[in-house]
Amino acid sequence: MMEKSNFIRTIIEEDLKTKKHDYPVTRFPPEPNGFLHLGHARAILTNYNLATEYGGYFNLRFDDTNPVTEDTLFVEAMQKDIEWLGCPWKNLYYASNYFDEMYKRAMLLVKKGMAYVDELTADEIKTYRGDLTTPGKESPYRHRSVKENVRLFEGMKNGEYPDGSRVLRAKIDMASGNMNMRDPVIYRIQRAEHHNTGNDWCIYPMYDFAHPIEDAIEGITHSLCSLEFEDHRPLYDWFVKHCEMPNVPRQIEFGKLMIAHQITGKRHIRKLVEEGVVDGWDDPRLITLSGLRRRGVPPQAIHAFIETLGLPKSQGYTDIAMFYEVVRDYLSQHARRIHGIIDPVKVVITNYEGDIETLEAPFHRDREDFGSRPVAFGRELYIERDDFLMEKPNKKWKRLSLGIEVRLMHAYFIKAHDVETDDEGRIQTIYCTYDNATRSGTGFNERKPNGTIHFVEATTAKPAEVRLYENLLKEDGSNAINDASKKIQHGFIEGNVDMHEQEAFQFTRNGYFALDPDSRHDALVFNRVVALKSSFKK
RNA sequence: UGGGCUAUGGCCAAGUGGUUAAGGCAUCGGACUUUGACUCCGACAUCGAUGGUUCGAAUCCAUCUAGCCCAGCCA
Repeated sequence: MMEKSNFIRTIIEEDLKTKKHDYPVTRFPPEPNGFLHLGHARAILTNYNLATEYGGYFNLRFDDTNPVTEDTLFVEAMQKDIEWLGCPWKNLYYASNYFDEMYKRAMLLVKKGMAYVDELTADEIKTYRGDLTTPGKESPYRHRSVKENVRLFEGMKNGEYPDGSRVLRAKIDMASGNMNMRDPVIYRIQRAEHHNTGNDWCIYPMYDFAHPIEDAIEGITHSLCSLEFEDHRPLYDWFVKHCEMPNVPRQIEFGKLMIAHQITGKRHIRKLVEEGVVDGWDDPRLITLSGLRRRGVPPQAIHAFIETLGLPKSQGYTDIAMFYEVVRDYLSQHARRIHGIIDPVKVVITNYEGDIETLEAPFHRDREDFGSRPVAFGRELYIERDDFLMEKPNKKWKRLSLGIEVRLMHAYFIKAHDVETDDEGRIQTIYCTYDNATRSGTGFNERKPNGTIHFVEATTAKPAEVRLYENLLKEDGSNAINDASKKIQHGFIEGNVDMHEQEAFQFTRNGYFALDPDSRHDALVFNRVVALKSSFKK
């Protein structure tokens, strides 16, 4: 694939050319407090691709500096998702493994008189900070002696003070126009069990302090993050410099990938999961990576999507339709085609005598290497209910009607002559005749059928539950939950196909479908990954 | 009335002073078709605004306008 240029690529190429670095080292630094979603794919793939394309490497680092929100459940899920995405990391790190080093670096700051222990309450700190247009005031504790600060910071670490009673702050500039520079808190006291370090620590570093140290320790060259951290960059650089880190990483910000009308917020998804509105973090209607995987989206389609979008420094909402189109495009080239009826109605071929016969059908019209499979044909079939109308309504109708002849794909022409309905007038059975001379592959061309439809032979077909999805949120502007977002139907697929787990198939004329983990041998369950495009207008 | 950032067609997005402003999505025509899919043709922008610099500007300068982010002991 031809890589698109982007401003970060330009920076890296420049850094390589000037020998600032021999190769790039990047990282993806999630906090393990939720599931990864499509938006994160941009960050993961960007970091991975940039590093590997230029001969460097990529790390996965869990940014686990806040024990109360983090959980090993998420640590495991994230690893699985990133592996699935196809971005193997060279090293797996935890910010929490650097707690000793971070403490030492913070102490260095204290000793240099560049950090102090503050005893203001959280509310007081907020008040002293000022607001967007008024400068902050210095804390009365700001000018303690280095000696006192050393003792107090040690005391914090040793658990001598209650939670929230003291913090360590960097001494920078209470009047700065950049709020982040108004003596940011860098350590807080928090007695909480950490998923990795247990109860070893009762003080935990804040992101602004921890992140640059982590990057520097790992020798990250280009530290990519999203736009909202732009005004944290001076602080990032301040810590790298004053903590005297030997490696100097460069923070570069890019625009987050946001998808319109999709739920990505951790709290929001958690709530939906808890309330049973969705079937879990991997519900196929969610654009979590787990949800997309379960739905049957191939990771390569996600790569292609991210690549098409590029890497902007602006911020906007991308239409989910663009994603589905890329998925379709990928699947169109890579998915095997089979017949699956998702809303069946029975057809009886009244002039068909004898046993089931077997025809041959290719898996993909343009890909001989995909091979072919045997397709059964016999007296009883299923076709799609909406492929039949009693009367052909107009000349555009390219399907079955009474007295009208259509081609059954890869089989014969059939012509409908009668129907049987139930008490409510709903069609139960369509009676047709077939013409043995029209068998597919014989080159028969004496008549043109009124279109081509697909079918499945009734006695050999396998029943299948199909789950059809629409957007989870209504797109009418209300953003309310769409109650019709999951629709379950019962249909049939042809009986002679071997399937691999998670392989997406095209059910001819219906869209792409993949086996759901709920499937069992005798009870197949498919998710519709995405429908086919249709220009059909009645 | 602080600081940071962004503005290119309905959406995403290339472009970093020099022919008719890439490409994708969407939309609208049309061709083809044993998937109303795919594929293929065709249509679809004076680059937020206004001034300036220049032989020449989406690209440089100025001013203005709009939008986003920042006042967690979250990340």
